[in-house]
Amino acid sequence: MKKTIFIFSVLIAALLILFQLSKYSLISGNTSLEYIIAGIAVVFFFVGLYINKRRKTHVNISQKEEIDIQKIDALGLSKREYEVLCKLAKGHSNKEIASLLFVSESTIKTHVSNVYTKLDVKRRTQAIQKAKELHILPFS
Amino acid sequence: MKKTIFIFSVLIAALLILFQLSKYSLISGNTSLEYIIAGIAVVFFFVGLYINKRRKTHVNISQKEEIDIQKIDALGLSKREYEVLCKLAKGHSNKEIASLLFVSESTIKTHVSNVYTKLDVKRRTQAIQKAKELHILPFS
DNA sequence: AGTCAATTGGTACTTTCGTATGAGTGTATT
DNA sequence: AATACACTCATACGAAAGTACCAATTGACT
Repeated sequence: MKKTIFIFSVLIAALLILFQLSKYSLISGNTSLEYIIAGIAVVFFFVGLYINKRRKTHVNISQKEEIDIQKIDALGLSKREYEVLCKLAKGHSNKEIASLLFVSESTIKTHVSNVYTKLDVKRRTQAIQKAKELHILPFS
Repeated sequence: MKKTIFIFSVLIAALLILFQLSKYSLISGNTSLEYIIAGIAVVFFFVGLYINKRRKTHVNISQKEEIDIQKIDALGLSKREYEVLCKLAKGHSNKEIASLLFVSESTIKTHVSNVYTKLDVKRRTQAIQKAKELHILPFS
């Protein structure tokens, strides 16, 4: 919001400056007027490009990083369960996840079952689907 | 490419028309000149917005629909194997896929195994990961 | 006609996954 | 101190998934 206000302030300022320039050019002669108009067109064309670029990339970032955390504890997923879910979604087996997190396979099975209950799914492939839909994964 | 050339042609034409308008305004009086300059600024600002929007959405579409087919048979995946892969990625079990495609579970197992070989993976969760990386799925 | 690939299906076996149940430990909250 | 919760682990059983074979059928191409 702050940035939008700032950009529009700059736009208005630029417009005023260009008005002043055009008035001076009327005194000095009409030949340079066309260049000034062309300049205005080019400047505002690129301002349009820039504004849109800013907006789009900002939206993308917010979708990737902000939505995560709220939904995770809205589902009641604990820290450890979420870790397991991430490894699971990367394609690891229970045994592999156990190695990665330095615990037994039994522990992983418990966590995985709890994750399924909380996500309301029956299989790990469904868990991956659901997690992606909810945008609670740090990748993809 | 054609569209880009067309758009820039329109831009140049618009610029020339605005030059003509500005010349007429000099004859009729100086008060309306400021409005014309403001008009030019606004028009080119929105042109900039529009161009960028076009470009971005076009990139998105090409990433969703064009990349698919080439990679599928680059991997050597048959029509049926690809169908099975899609159902699999949606979270269906072998039995469910069998029902959906009106064949036996044995058949699905055969297809699934072949898919794993061709995608060079060991588990169905890895197959989903790989398929998503390769953008060969009709969703997500 | 013969070859090849795709599709279908089966048996048999191993591995992984998922559920149920119980239980010990540690930490934080009341 | 007592309760609640997260994390850990184990056992046992059943259900999926995955592998390794083999085999019949069909359509396309030579």
